[in-house]
Amino acid sequence: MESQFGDKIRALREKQHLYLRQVAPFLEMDTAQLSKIEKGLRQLKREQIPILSEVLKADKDELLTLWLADQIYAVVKDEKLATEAMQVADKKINLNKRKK
Amino acid sequence: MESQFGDKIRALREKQHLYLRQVAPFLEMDTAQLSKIEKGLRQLKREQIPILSEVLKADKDELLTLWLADQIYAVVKDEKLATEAMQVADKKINLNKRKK
DNA sequence: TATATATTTGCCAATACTTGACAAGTCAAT
DNA sequence: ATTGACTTGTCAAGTATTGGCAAATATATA
Repeated sequence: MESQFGDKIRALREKQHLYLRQVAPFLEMDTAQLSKIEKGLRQLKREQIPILSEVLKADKDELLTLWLADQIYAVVKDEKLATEAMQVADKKINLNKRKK
Repeated sequence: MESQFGDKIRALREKQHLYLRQVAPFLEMDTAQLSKIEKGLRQLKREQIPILSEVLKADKDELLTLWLADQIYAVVKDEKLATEAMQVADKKINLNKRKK
């Protein structure tokens, strides 16, 4: 499992019977780039997620969650303290929410 | 709370009655850089954490956890799906652990 | 086998991001 | 007003990431 986001968007694209060549233009990139994104070798830009969700008729929030999870994973993979660090980060997130 | 890591190492440094000028050389940087790190404007390099832990007589794992938490926070702050994304990332971490 | 289409891979220039280094600045104590 | 600690701003240099293209591979089909 290289990239949860990549795996997901590939599955969605195939379910829609779309070729890379049909999806890539919406994201203003070539098939090579999109291929790499699906394989987790490159990152889609955050702001492109809504566009892709539409093309693939997917839930924006679900894709965004997977995309974020990939970013987090890149930071903490191989770290034995990964879980603890996420707990600390989450605590801060929730503190800030309350402040609003 | 700009940076949990920065706040912590500043507190530790002050507890030890050390000046920036006394700590910075161990990290091979000037006081300006260390000042920015303490204020969360720059990142300490991951591999420098053990060095700093020693100088400040701090627990390496605790500092590393805070450092990682800051990195994660940078990714997910302002994201309403932050918590969900961390859960997804954590699940993958634990899967990989089992595979070992 | 040859052709066509889809995807993947490798490369590298272009772009974007981060850091290192220094100078000038503020602040507090004397 | 001087000193020492810390902060801030700037910008060149260093890193990392991306975009774009060409070639390679894979799969299907005549």
